[in-house]
Amino acid sequence: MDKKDQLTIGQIAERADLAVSAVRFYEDEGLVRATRSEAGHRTFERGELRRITFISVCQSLGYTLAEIATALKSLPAGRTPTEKDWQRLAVKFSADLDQRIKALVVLQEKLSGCIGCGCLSMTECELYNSDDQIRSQGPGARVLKIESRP
Amino acid sequence: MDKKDQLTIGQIAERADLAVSAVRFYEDEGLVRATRSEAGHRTFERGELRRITFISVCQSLGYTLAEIATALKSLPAGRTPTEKDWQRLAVKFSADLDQRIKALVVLQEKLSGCIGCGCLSMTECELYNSDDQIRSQGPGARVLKIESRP
DNA sequence: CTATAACCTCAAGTACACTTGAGATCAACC
DNA sequence: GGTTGATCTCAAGTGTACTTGAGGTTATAG
Repeated sequence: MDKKDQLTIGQIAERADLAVSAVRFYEDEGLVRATRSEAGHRTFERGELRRITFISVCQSLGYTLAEIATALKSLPAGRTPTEKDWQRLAVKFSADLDQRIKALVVLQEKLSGCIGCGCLSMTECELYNSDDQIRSQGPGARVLKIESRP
Repeated sequence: MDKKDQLTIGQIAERADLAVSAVRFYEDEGLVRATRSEAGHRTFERGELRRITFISVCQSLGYTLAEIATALKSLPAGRTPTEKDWQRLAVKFSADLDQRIKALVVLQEKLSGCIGCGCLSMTECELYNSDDQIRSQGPGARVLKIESRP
């Protein structure tokens, strides 16, 4: 592979720190695109690396591949995405990150509060409470669940 | 079940907003403990709710059951954990949360920076860059990965 | 030109976290 | 006391995200 902007699956995998089989899997699932050489070998445009990086990042944040696929669908199908296209995606992504961070901070503050006040008591602590004050809002420890998913 | 501090699996499941089958699974995996009635029905001490809440919370933060099991092993095996026992766990947990929040904030700042400056360029943007500056630190988009796991 | 590394397909296997189903027993209410 | 709902065990099935293996082709370095 001599063309500077065409990468083999091995090169893509190494750059993205993924297994070759994972890259094949992503292609099967439509998350990345590859053209084929005459011999049938996958050739990736350099720009696909950005998609793959995006996939990895999102995964480490807890998104499923289905969710990531949906997000990636906002990118244009026919052409290589422009900076603007990626920016649009980044804005959404950033907003979601913001939400997640806020949820974690709330959780952290509650937990710190509990440690500070030494409560952690089953009947009083808001964090570990599964008792009736909270149950009256419905079952489960709602306060703790991060429910925002894009 | 008349004893106030003994719960059936159905009651536990409802309180924790989990399926009964999930609670059974957690017992099989040693994450929660139950005694048995004469008839063989599980009976849970009320305090087990706290363990189950802990499990749910940790899961929503992306911990695996194995990791959670390890954390729960720091609780005393023979007796019902005291407030102090839970506090010790909470301190560790809080520290880990702190780490995660920091990692997300760094990511968010980078992303905001990218959006602000309009770069997101393959050769310059630190966030989406999988190019040689970053590759020289090793393969993969290291900057983005949240690598802290307890 | 040949050896080895990289690539190909397709089917099957794996790990995690559960759920579902069958077949049976137990508890609660009228 | 009978029916309905909750519980039991144990085996098998599900979805997600891949990996592994078999059997074969292509690319590259010496």
